[in-house]
Formats: sequence, C-alpha cells, structure tokens
Amino acid sequence: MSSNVKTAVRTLEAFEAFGRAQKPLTLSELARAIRAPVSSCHGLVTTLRNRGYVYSVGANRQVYPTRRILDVAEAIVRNDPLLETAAPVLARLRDDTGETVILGGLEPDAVIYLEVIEGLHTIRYTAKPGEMKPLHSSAIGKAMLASLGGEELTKILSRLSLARITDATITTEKALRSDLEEGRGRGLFVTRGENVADVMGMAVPTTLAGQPLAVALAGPIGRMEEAFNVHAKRLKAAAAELLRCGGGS
Amino acid sequence: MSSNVKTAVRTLEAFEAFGRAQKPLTLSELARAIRAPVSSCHGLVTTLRNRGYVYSVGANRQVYPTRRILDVAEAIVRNDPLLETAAPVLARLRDDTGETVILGGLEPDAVIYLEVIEGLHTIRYTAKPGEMKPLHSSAIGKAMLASLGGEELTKILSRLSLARITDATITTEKALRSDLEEGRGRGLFVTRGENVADVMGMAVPTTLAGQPLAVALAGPIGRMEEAFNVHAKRLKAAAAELLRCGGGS
DNA sequence: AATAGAATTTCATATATATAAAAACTTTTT
DNA sequence: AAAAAGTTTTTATATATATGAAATTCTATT
Repeated sequence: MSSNVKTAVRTLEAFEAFGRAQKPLTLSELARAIRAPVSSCHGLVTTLRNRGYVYSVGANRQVYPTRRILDVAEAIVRNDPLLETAAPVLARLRDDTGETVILGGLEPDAVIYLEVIEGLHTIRYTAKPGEMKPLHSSAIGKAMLASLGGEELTKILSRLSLARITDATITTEKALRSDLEEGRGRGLFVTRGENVADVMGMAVPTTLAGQPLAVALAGPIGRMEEAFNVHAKRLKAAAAELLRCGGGS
Repeated sequence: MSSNVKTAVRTLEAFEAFGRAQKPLTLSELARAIRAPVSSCHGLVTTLRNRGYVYSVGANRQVYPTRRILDVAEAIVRNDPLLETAAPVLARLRDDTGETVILGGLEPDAVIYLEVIEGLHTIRYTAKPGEMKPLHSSAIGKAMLASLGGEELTKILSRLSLARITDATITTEKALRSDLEEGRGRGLFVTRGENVADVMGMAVPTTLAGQPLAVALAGPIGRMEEAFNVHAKRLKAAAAELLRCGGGS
C-alpha cells in the first residue's frame, strides 16, 4: 500500500478522536487516543492551536476543537458536485424501503461510500461516508466492476486479492466473473453475507456528472430477501432517476 | 512564533482550499491553492484518498472531499462543552441587538473566537470561529486581560508587542492599563476602530464551565454608538445569564 | 494519427519532523 | 509539608518526508 503521510493521518485522527471522545482531552489523553508519542502530539496540538482549530478548555489544560472545522466542512459539503442532486432521490429511496441507502464510487482498488442515509429500523446497516469496502465482496463493488470495460476489468482483477472475508465471500476470479455476468443480466448486483455476515446488499450502477457510481440498499438478509422484488424495483427506479437528473456531464 | 508542523497545516489548508473553491480541483490546482509543490501535494492527496477523505470526481482526475470531514466535525461540535449552553443566550442577544455576537476565549497570547453569530444588517461585522485577534486591540482581548490577576497581567503585557494596527490602536502599556481600568469600572470593554477602522466592539467578561471567556457585540461605529446604552445593558444581561447557566465548573 | 503541451507520478536526496529522554511543572498521595 | 506520580515542555538526533528533476501518462490540437 502506498505509504501515507504520517502527520496528515494524525491530524485527521486527532479530530476523529475528539469526535469519539466527545469531550475535551488533555495532551496525553489525545496522544493515547491517536497512539502517538506525547512529544509528537504536543507539536501537533500547538499547530492546531496556532491555526485556531483547537482551544484550551478548563484550567487543567484540556483542549477541544473550535467550530472552525465545522465551518470548513460545511462550506465543502454545501457545494458537493454529486450530492446536491442525489440527496433527494436517495432520501426518498430510504423512506420507501426503510433500509440504509448508499451512494458509492470507485477509488483505485476499493469502493468508497460517498453518501450514506441510514435505514429506519432498529437493526440496520450502519456506515459512514468515506468508508472503503472491498470491490469483490460488496454489492456496489460488483456494480462498479461490471461497469468497467473488459480490458480494464481484467487489469483490475489481476491486482485484486479476492481475499476471503466471510464464508460466503467469492474468492475466485472465475466465480466472480460469472456473478458479475449474472448481475449484468438482471441489472442488479447482490451480495449475501459476502462482506459482513447476515448483511445483504443490492446495488445498481448509475452515472452522476459523467461519473460512474452505484446506488445500493443494505440490510439484514431476512428482511431484504422478503422484500427483494419491491426493493429491486425501487432501487432501479432511483438509479434511473439519478441518471436523468444529473447523469450527463 | 513556535514553529508549526508543516503537513498538519497543509492538511487543513487543503480542506480550506476546497471550501473556498467549492468545486473539485485537480492535483495541480490544489497544489497552487495551498502553495505546495505538486509532488508534495501528491503525497497528501494520496493519503487523504486512502483515508476516505477525498474521492476522485469526473474523468479528468479531479478530487473533492467526501462527507467524512463533515461527519467528524458534526460529532465534535455536537458535544462542545461550552457551546451547547451558550448558543441560545448568544442567539437571543443577536436577535435583540441585530449586531454580530461573539464568544471569545484566551489562547496564550491572543483572543480566539469560539462562536460567531452574525448580525442581521447588510453591513455587519463578519468573522469565523477559530479566528484569532490581538489582545490589546479587541474588545474581547481587553476583557480577557482585565480578568487576569495583576501578576499574570504584567507577565503577559511584557510579552505582547502592542503593535499599531489602525490609527486608533492603543500602543503603550500605560494607556492600555488605564483603558482596562476604565473598563473594569463600568464592567464593559470597548474598542473604537482600534483593530478594524469603522468597527466598534463591546465586550463583557463571563465564565463558562469554570473558564474565563468574554461575550462581545461588534458592528459599525455609527450604529453601535447610537444604541450604546441599550446594547451595553443587553450584553451585560447575556454575560450574567451565561454565568448563571453554566458558569460553575 | 501524430505531435506538442500539460498534468501526474516516481525517485533520490536534502530537509523537516517525530521521537526518546530529560527537564520542568502540576497534581495527588502520604 | 514532603514525596511520589503524573503531565507537559524542551532538546538532540534518528527517521520520515518534502522536494526538484526526470519519467511517464494524459489531453488537446493539428
């Protein structure tokens, strides 16, 4: 895996740590949370403070992020090229099906979740935007693979490891290709416990702003199987609507 | 100034750049925006991509941040120890006065804006959370200085440069001390064009969760002078209410 | 198609930073 | 009140990264 810039990762991990802790942290608590030496964490916190991203809280030298990061994030998301058109369609699909709706894209060798609208059931598929999933064991992954040209598909399959994740994971190229073919046939790609036991995913490829993406529904196998046909129909309708709304470049 | 960790700054600047651009950027555009060499920017973008913080948009290799950063920021702000109690009080003060309301704290040698609720007029004081202001030329700064013990005040004043920022800036320790004394007398600290020409600020010290802070109103001098007494009264009332709500540790 | 121009990616190395260890502070315990 | 335990800050140095330059890939134009 191409090496990541350490401090960039830590900077983000620091914010994530505050998001998890949901309370001010001392320097050493933060250092523990991001598994960095206190001395390194010290430099990072100083930098964040100088930049107005964290402030000191309380007498005991705790720190917490300011609203600045939220301001930046909101400005970014406000103008997301894909989401503003997609959001209403995805929201309706969620309301109609009650299951978690996901919009995903292809990052070099993985699926990336761009938008997640969680289902309404107590037991539901939970995920966050930015999460990455394997291409061969997720419904969106299959949809993205299937949308590639034959040559490109061959290239990417040669790079992928097709690692076993659950008992149901497809781990041979032959089986995967045949599964993709089946999916192409019915315009719908399915996983049954191939990435997470008990989870069923259904995905349909679409295009937004000229970019190939996929919409998916995910939930517990039992509930999903029961409503399979209705869900499939609604999912396809949503994908088609996305194409109409913003499919062209 | 204690040196900042370069990559941490760049990571944040990258997000800020997307917030400003409000559209996907190519690698070289981003590099230009954060004034970094393309090769360095490349490593950063790769890292952000691997972490699910950016995704590729369009065929021409542009990238844009995912919602992940917003998710993190929202989790952080949702539990801000100071803001949840303060927000309604500040919002009412803004509604009552029509002017921009600021909650500020003391970072080592500067004021940091923790919350900004912008005024309702077309011409209004504009700022963002996380911005830092000089201690000697901002109303909040004066309020924070005045709340320090005599010894600590002396120490911090010896470190400050009291730089001239506008014609009206107070630049001598003697004048500043006498201004602080005047402010203490009426429980209200004022600036008239000392940091930004034409801007008047009024601040009152308060305490939230055991931490000394200050609430301020800022707007154009003319309008602020006109309503001085009413504003002062409301500002003091808000500061007192903050004390009541969340003043104790 | 072929070429020029631009953007991205790779690579070796100079440079900046992450780190352990020690020093300076705090806070807690005895 | 003294000692102990814990935390933050500083410092020197080993380590990781930022960088210019070269190689490659992509895009636009003819």
